[in-house]
Amino acid sequence: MQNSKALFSPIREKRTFERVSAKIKRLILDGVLKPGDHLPSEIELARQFDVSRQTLREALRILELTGFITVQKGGSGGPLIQDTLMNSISNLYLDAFQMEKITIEELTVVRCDIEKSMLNHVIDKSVEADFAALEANLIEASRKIEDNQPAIHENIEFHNLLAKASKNSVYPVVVGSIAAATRDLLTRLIDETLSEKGFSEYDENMVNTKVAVVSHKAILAAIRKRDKKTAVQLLEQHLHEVGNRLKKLAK
Amino acid sequence: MQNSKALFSPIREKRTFERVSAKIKRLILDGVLKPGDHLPSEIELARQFDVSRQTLREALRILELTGFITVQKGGSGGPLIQDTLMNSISNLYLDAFQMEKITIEELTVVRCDIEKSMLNHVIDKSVEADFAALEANLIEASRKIEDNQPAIHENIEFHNLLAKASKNSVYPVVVGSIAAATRDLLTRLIDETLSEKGFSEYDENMVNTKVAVVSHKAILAAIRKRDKKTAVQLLEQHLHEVGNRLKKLAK
DNA sequence: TCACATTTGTCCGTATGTATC
DNA sequence: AGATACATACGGACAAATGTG
Repeated sequence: MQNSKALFSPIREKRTFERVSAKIKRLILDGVLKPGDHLPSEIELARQFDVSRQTLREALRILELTGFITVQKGGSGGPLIQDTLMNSISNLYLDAFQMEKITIEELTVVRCDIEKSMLNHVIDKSVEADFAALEANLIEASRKIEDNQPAIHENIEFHNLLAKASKNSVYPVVVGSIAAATRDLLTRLIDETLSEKGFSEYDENMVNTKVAVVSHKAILAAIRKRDKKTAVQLLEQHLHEVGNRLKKLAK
Repeated sequence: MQNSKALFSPIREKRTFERVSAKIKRLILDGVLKPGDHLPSEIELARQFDVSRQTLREALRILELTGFITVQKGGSGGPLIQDTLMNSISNLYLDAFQMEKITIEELTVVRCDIEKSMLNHVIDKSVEADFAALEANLIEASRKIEDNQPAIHENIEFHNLLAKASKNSVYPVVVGSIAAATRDLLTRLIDETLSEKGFSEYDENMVNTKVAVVSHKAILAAIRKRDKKTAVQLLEQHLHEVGNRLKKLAK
């Protein structure tokens, strides 16, 4: 199926906007155009490629969604080369998860599996700077709790920081996507049930937030000691707690 | 960051084509529009959303690139809803690879980690029907090899079937996308080296295909025996071979 | 086989809102 | 505050491709 296309291929003449976007993309990949550079305006680009504005705009949409450029309007605005490609992958994962109608249980299981594997790399590869970042995250989370605010964002960020500490650029994408999908699914469920249960849930959320931070602290301590067995065990326990909490919220 | 946007938000009014594409996307995600369905024509859609055709086309470009739809010209053509986003994710991985945001090694490591975890679920949850599907895949692959054709598609499909056998719908998405990325990477690298070095490489590729099928057979046998240790070990070895082959082709 | 209707692909001109200087 | 530069959006038009009768 695919290989027949790969072997003979060019049967289908590509559309103009595809050729334009491919051309610009190649300039970026070859390093001729670098992140931070401004592209000429739409009008100027259309003129140089000798295509209409509409065609050029469709090419820009492709580059924008793929994560190669962003577009700013207004004076001295225009297409700006930027590298948000890894974010684009995460967004697509989010769509793909939503498309498969997956459950929170399934997400939790896979998340637990993957983060456990990742943690092994973290313990092998992490350096002092990673510890510092994780430490700062925990301090910020504690501060928020002192102020009686749920540190939801910080708690998610902790896992993203772990992913970065694995020194493997694929892990942040995969782990981040699953975390985002979990959060997305959860907020949707909460929106549905909030009108019924009201704010009685609020205190419970604060308790859960605190528990999570305590777990995170213990995990970081184990990582610092390069104690794989304990770290993995703590992480597994932590993620199962999170999973159970989510399940309770879901119904 | 995110929560500030969630709390106050609407500062930046989204562009029209973004709202249109989001609307259609939601209809697909909610199951109102299903894979295989035809969307109305551009003109009709533009009329219903009360936007210009240019705006609508930009929305369609987004949906097309994201993998939600394909577009066909001509009579009884139009936007057609698709059922998988795998190829889109795979394409982004390829871009990330070309941008040197990720390496072959990193992708291989993560794939290996994830598929190993997945395999544990497969051994716990797989039933006779899964074995039959895997068996059929191996037979088809062998047949192609008999015909002196590389069974690249079948070899990737083996991993997708494994993912399905885990009975967790998250795994097919994650594993499928990474497997598709390695497949595309592989075919591209083969195409490149083939044009340079000629047909001497062809035989080597056939050998590698055969080796992969042999590995798959061994893995399936271990799964049938519910022998986790052997199965995981074989899978790890197999995926490392694939990774090494990619690395060799890359340089 | 051939003509026809449908639909995408592409172009042009124009108007409007918005950010920058 | 005003002028400029830019993306955004609209409408109309024709060409090219493709399935159908």
